Amino acid sequence: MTAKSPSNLESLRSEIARRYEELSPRLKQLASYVLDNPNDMAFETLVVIADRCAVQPSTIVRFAKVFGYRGASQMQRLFRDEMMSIAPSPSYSERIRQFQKNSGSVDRLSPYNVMREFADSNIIALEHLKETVRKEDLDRAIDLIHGAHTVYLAGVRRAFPVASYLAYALSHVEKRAYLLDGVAGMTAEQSWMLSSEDVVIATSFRPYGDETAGVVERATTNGAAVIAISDSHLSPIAGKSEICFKIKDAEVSQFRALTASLCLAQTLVISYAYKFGLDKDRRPGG
Amino acid sequence: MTAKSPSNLESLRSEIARRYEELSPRLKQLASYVLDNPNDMAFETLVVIADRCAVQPSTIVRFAKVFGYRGASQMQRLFRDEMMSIAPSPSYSERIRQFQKNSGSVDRLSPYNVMREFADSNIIALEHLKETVRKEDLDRAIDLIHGAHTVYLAGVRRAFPVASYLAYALSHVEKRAYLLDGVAGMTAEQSWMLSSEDVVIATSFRPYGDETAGVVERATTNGAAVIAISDSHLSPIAGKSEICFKIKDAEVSQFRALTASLCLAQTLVISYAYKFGLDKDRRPGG
DNA sequence: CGCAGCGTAGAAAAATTATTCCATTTGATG
DNA sequence: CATCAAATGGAATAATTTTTCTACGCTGCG
Repeated sequence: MTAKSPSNLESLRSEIARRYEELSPRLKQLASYVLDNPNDMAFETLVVIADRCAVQPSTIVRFAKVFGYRGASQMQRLFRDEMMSIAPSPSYSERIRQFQKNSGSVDRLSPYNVMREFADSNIIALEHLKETVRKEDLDRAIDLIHGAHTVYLAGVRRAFPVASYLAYALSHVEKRAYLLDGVAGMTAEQSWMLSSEDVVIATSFRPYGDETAGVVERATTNGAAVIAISDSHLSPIAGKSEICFKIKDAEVSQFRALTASLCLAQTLVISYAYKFGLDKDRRPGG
Repeated sequence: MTAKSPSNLESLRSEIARRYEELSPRLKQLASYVLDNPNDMAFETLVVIADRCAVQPSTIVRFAKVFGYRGASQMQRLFRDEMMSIAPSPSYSERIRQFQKNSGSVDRLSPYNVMREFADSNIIALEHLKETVRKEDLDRAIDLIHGAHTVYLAGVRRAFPVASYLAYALSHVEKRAYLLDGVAGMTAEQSWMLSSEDVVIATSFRPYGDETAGVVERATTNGAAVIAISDSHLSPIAGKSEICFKIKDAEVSQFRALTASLCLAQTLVISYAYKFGLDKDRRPGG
C-alpha cells in the first residue's frame, strides 16, 4: 500500500478520484473534503481539518499513508507548494536560494560563469515579476500616463538607466516626456515645473537617493500624481505615490540588476501605446 | 506595548512601514523581510523564517509583540488569511484554464499580458545570450578594462541606459569611468580626451547613432581600444572594435528591450571586480 | 453464536514548534 | 571610564501538533 506517492497536487487529485470507491467511509468523507478544500489542507493543522470534516486526526494520517506518504505532513506539503506557486510572491527567495546552492563550485567566478549566473538570476527575477505585478496597478498606471500632460522621469544612480529609458521610450510613442536629469544641478528647478496635470514616474532603489525623494515631495506638493518603481514598501517614495510597483531585481553577490525594472518600464510604455492610439505600424522602439 | 494590533495584512504593512525607523536594527532587518516575503511568513515555521533572515526565532516573537500581537502565531495568521483570500479555492486546473483563456487572442494586448509576453521574450533573450557569448571575448574584454586608465562609455538613445549603467557600475567597482553624455553638445570635445591608454565601450543599435560612430572613429584614431556592444557585426562600430559582442535583445512587436545588453554589461563589470581586486565586502551594487 | 478481519476512535507518546527567560553584548550618557 | 538601559542570542521551557498504538465495535461468515 505504501508505494508511489503522487508528487504534485494534480496527480494526487486524480489518484484520489480514481480510488475513491475503494476507500472506507471515513476516508471517503475525508477524500471529498480534501478535494473541495485544498487551502484548508495547505494552512490548517490536522486537528482543525479533522474537526471540520468530523473525523479524527489519526484518520488523516491514515489517509495520507493509504496514498503512499510517510505522514500527513508530507501530503500537506503538496498543498502548500501548490499554493505557493499560485500566490503573490511565489517563493522568489526560495528559488534564488535553490539556484545559488546549485551553482557553488570552483570556477564560479569566471566571466563566463558570472554571465550564466546573471542570466539565470535575471530569468528568475522576470518570472517573479510576472507573478507579482498586479493587473490593476498596470491599468491604473497607464491611465495616469494617458491623462498626464507631461510625464516626468526621476531616477538617479542605479535607477538612472530606468528613468532615461522611460524618457526615451515615451517620447517615441509620442508622449511628452521630460527626464529630470539634474544636469547643472537643476533638479529643484526642473521639478518646479510639475503641475497637477502631470505625472512623475520615480524610480528609486536602496540606498534611496535624496534627489528622487525630493522630486516626489515636490510632486505631491504641486498635486502631480506619482508612480513609483522601487524595491520596497519602505522606500521614501513608496508612501507618497499613487501606485507603487515593488520590483525584486536579480542580485548576484551584492550587485543588483535592472532587468525586471526595465521590463516593467517597457510594459508601461508599450501598453500605453497599444491602448491609446499611436499608429501601430510605426517603429517607436528603434 | 500590547495595544491595538493591525487586523489585516494591509494595515500591518503600513504600520510596519510607518514605525520602521523607530525599530531596532534586528527588528528592521526582520521588518523588511516580512514586507518582502509575505508567503514565507504564511507558510514557514519560525525557525525557518528566522534562519532565512539571519535572526533568532525569539526575535520574531518580539517583533510580533511590538506590533501588538500576543505571539508570532497570531501575526502569522494574518498572512495566511491574506493568502486564503487571494486563492479562494484554487482548483488548479481551473486556474490554468483561466490563464490560457486570458492569453489567447482577445485580451492579448492588455497591459498584464504585454508584461507577461515581455518577460517571456526577455527570458528567451537571456537564454540566447548564454549560448552565444564567447568565453574568450569576455576574458579579453575584462583584461582590456583592467589595462585601461579610464573607460569611456558611449551610447545614445536606446543605448544610453546601457552606457549610463556601465558608467555607474564601473565607478562603483573603482574603475575610472567617464560617460560621454553629449551634454552641451560636447561629444566631440569629450571624446578628444581619449588616449591609447583608454578603452571605449560603445553601445549602438539600429538605427545606429552618428554620435557613437563618431566616438569610435575618434577612439581608433587616438589609439584607444574599443569594445562594442551591438546588434550586428555589420554595425558601424563593429568593424573598428577590438571585441564586438553581438546581442540579440528581446523584441515585442517592434519594441526592443535592453535586458540582454544590460546583462552583458553587468557581467563585464562584475567579472572585472571579481578578477581584479576590489574588496568583496564592499557594496558596489548599491 | 463465536470468530476473523477491517475500520475507527481516542488516548498516549513522540516530534516539532513557539515562547519565555536570562546572561551577555551593545551603545549611549553622565 | 563607569553605569545603565536597551537589544540580542541562545538555551530552557511550554505549547502544539503529529504520529503511533491499542482497544473496541461492527460486519460477514462458518
